[in-house]
Amino acid sequence: MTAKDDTKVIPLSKIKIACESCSLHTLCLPLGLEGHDLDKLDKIIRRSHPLKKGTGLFHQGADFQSVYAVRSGSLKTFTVADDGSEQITGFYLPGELVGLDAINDNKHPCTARALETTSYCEIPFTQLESLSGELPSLRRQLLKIMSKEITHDANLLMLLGKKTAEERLASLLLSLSSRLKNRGFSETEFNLSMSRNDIANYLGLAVETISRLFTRFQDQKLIKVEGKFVHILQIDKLKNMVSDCAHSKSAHAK
Amino acid sequence: MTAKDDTKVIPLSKIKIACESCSLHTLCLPLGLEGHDLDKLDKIIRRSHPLKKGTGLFHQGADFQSVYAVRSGSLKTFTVADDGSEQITGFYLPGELVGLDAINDNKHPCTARALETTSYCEIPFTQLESLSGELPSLRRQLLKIMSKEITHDANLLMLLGKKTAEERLASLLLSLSSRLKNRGFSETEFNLSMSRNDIANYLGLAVETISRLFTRFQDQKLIKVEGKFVHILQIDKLKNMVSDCAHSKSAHAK
DNA sequence: CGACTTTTTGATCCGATTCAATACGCGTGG
DNA sequence: CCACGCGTATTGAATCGGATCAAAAAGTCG
Repeated sequence: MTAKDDTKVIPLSKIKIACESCSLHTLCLPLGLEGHDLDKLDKIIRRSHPLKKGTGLFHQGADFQSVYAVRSGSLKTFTVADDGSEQITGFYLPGELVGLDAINDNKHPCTARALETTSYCEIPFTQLESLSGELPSLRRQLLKIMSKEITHDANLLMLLGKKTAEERLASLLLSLSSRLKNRGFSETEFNLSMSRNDIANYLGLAVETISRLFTRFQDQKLIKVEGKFVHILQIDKLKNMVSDCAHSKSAHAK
Repeated sequence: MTAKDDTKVIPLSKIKIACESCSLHTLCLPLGLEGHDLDKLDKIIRRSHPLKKGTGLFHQGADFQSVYAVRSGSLKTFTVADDGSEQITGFYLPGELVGLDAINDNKHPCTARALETTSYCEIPFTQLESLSGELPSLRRQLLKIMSKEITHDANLLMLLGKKTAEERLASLLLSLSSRLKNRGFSETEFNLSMSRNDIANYLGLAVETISRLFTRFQDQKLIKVEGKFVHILQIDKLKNMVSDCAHSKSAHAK
């Protein structure tokens, strides 16, 4: 399974094996599909060479052609405002689908860039769309993924709207932790593929604040940090930190 | 067209007229559908009595049955955390679809409540889903709406993550303004159906801050406020306020 | 009209940013 | 192999925006 073998489009016979035997099988689009249906999806999926760190997958404003499933590595998506300021809108881990926000007006509203060497599957959207006409379970899965993205964003809204710096970082760590766990990685030990700057940008905080928080969390023995490597020592305390948002400021909406 | 006439489900003949002649025709789901296809959608749509202010449309945790299109009036959606604190996740105006975020796990992740007397159409999701199998343009429209919601949320993230109180309120006013304009209302004069508290909650600010901002904006002759009524005097200046987020703090990614 | 809620205004306080300076990591070239 | 330089990360001190606390004013409704 060397990535080198993939030139542009993988031969049909190999693709079948790909999706079926892919470890992300139950996380990615194929969920709920089986046998012949899965074959059909396989047929439209393309694999390309892995992206090197810092390489773009698609660019803001580019025409929307495909959605992409991360196979390994990670991506960040961000938008650039007129004044050049950037806002990171998401980090994507293996098994996650990127580019769905482009469906709306057929242009990518953000840029996707590899945070490390990253391999992915490309799924031409037109074909995915018509295939979803045939396959109810694919259709449902697609809607589910989009719905999940909406829910995720809504949570993030809560996060950025109401939470302290401490709660924000704890939330990010926990989010990464649980997503990695789902993907079969350790939930307590992992590498942050993104820089402190990226984290700060994403959470709407200053880099210095992130730095201070990491040392504070470490002093409190909640985590152990060595550069990009994080070891979560007391995951339950982190969780409390997030849920105990004793912000009585809640607008008790009648 | 008195709402009183609708008992539970409108007779078939009347529904047809409803969607076809609805002024929201091009904003709501039917967009892109015509003739026979539109009839098919009509057949599954239900209309009910208008909601009175403060009444719930669906509740957080409730089983997901339908999505809802606002016909007149407005709604807010919010989630309640364990500790009882609330976060408003959105305001919905006529022609907008509510409840899509429930697709993911078949439960509504938030509560929807009327901000004023509000009438709506109910669209049973199972039927919508299977109908979208038949109608490619409906399928596309559905994905588009969801995609738009994702983009919208991403913008909001930017808003809450990076922007000052001033920019946040300006953004909200402009968002309402442009959405109302799309719906044929004035873009410069409208009523805020939500309370200051709701606005504060939504924008992640304190009520007092909202109040001060309204007076400040008024002093600057940007707007004129009389209770819930807002008159935008210099919409271009408001727009500058939002785009000139000269936040050089941007993590220049890469 | 009177009780209650919503909104406004004022004074103080605190968390996070900003500015500034130092330390660390890493790739390049001597 | 180590010295150099540049980007990234950490740490400290000063400042500021918005929250919080407190109280008055304006709506709202039975």
